[in-house]
Amino acid sequence: MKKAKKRLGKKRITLVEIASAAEVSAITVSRALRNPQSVSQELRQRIQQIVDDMGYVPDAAASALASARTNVIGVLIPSVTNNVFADVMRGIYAEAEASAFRVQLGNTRYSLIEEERLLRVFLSQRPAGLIVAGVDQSESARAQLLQAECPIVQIMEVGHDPVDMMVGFSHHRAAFAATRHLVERGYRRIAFLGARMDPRTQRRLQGFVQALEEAEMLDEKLIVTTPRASTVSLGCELMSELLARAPDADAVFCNNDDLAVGVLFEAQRRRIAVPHQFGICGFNDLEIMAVANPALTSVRTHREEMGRKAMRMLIDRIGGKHIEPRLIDLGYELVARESTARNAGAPAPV
Amino acid sequence: MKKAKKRLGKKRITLVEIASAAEVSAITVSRALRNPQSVSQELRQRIQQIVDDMGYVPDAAASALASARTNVIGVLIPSVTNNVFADVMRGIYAEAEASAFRVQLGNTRYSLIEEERLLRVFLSQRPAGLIVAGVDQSESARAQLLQAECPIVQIMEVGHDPVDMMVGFSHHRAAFAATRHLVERGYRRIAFLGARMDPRTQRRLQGFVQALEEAEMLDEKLIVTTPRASTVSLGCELMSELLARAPDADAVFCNNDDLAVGVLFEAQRRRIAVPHQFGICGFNDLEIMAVANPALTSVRTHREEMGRKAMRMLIDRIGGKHIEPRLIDLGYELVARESTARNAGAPAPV
DNA sequence: TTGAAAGCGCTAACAT
DNA sequence: ATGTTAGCGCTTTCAA
Repeated sequence: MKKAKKRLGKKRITLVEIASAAEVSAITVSRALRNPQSVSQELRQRIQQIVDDMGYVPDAAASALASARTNVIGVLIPSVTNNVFADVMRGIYAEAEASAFRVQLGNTRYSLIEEERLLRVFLSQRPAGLIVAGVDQSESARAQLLQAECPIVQIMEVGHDPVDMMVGFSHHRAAFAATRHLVERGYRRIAFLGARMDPRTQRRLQGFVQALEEAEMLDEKLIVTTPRASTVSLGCELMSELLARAPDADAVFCNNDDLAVGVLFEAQRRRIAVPHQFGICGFNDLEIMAVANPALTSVRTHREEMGRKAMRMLIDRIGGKHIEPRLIDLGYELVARESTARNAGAPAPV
Repeated sequence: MKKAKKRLGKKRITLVEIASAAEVSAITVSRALRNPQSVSQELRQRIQQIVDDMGYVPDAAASALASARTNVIGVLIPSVTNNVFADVMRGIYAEAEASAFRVQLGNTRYSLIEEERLLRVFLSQRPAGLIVAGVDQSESARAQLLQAECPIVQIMEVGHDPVDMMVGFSHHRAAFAATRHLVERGYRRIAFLGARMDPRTQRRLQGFVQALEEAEMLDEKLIVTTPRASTVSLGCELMSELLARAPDADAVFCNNDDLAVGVLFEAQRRRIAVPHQFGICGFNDLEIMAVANPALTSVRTHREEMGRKAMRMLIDRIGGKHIEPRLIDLGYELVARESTARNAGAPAPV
């Protein structure tokens, strides 16, 4: 009969057991695994063999505790279902996979409270780095970020005072450009459709408003927003609401592409001719925009690149590099397609 | 002048410092934070106050090491950009957020090697539980899962020998039902469009094949597949390829909804009347299907529910409950819409 | 309800 | 190239 253990819990193989099987000290096994060159060829192979045979799995907690560091990069984004963030995540993962870092994803669900909570959880893990979406953290969250002892990249936007580093673009300017495009194509009763109304959407609305004010075309009646999450079907609904409120609307800038696709479908159902009677411009340029009928105009944003770059900056910085500049503006690109080709190029008739 | 520390590294506040500030022992502070009822009211408040004032953040690694457990649920899925998994993740997060568990996401990118690697990383963290997509792990990955000392849920499919627990549905049967539907609606030259061709897609193809064999309508020429990831624009391409190969095709069962939307767009461009000349059925029933013109038929799958249920089973099991049954079939639902309404109900003419 | 002592499994620092 | 020693910060166990 076995003696009762002082501490219970299923035993798993430890470094010490590997070490005694290999007849070396624990630290040598540790080195052989973490930094194979630091150990002689013969030993390295012998140890690896024993590790495989015994099915040794290192204990990440013990390692983190002893070394006071981890290979975890925390990522805080407001949505896991939104295509925009899915693309950013793809960039982040792409860059992470080539490195020794692991990504830990936190979903704030557009809640500042949840963001604070997750930040606390993440920081308790001594992450190697942090990527957070946006610049609108709560005061307390911002304080936590400023105190954090790891590098941090804010993504999605550009703004004045980065907590540390930043990669994004100006939503205001991008929306301004899209709205100007509609004006230049001869549309006169240009509407805005916005869902969710998170800070980035708000800034796009401001860009829209500024462009139409300058063109002396702004009509508040043409701004339709909802706090609901954007979907294609919501685009249909908002389009219906817009037409009920303002039947003379002749174009729309949608806060994102899902809405734009919904608007197109609704226009088709109502036999409204796009782009001749009605122009549509989306935001983000998801791949569906290029193949819809008619193809939909949008503002292309560099989402995957944003994720990649953020991760790259983090890894470089963790590696000790000096990062300059700390604020990167990835810009945007207006992609004009059939859905706004009413009056291409020519100035609008009065 | 301070004496040099034996171990360097930025100091952060520890439990002991809180304890001495509160003039109690470390274990009391630990208890006050983890299990407030176990400490007197007065002490609890005093300790909480000090914790807040000093900005104490517990060290997750130390806690994990000492207690040999974590609150991490590892989730392994093959894609972070695929809408299907995004919905599953939403379910997982929804259930996790109501609990004390955190989700750690791993992206296998449809690679068995990557899955093995991630499994190793995850297991080194002593996760409280694991959710893995599919039943087609490599032999070595399956061995790792069987040895793991935490509960595990396989999702997305149902199959004979669960590693532990399982929540999913039969892709074979779902595809069979969709194909039968097209047969019943009077289509005779029914094609299959498949992208990615992962194991679940393969099983859908088998369901398709079986249905058409039984109807004596199978023609291999009508099966168009590609290893590329599915997108709307790929749907357009595959549709073009299908029509080049088999101009007499009169319906298509698409491996997923993105392809189906692409097929619709391509049909519109070619002035092919849907559903009269050509029927379209997708898979998953993303929300866009219901609002497209015409509305697209699809097979609804319960993705968010799958995520929720998997997480729920895990949490219950970690909490010591006995879970029965260990295999849950969530089924599917054929949602017939305009895109297959050629000959509703009536048996096919010969 | 509170405390003292003893590790958890690993790695940093300092040898050799 | 390899070993010795001493913790990392917390929680378990046992005791009061």
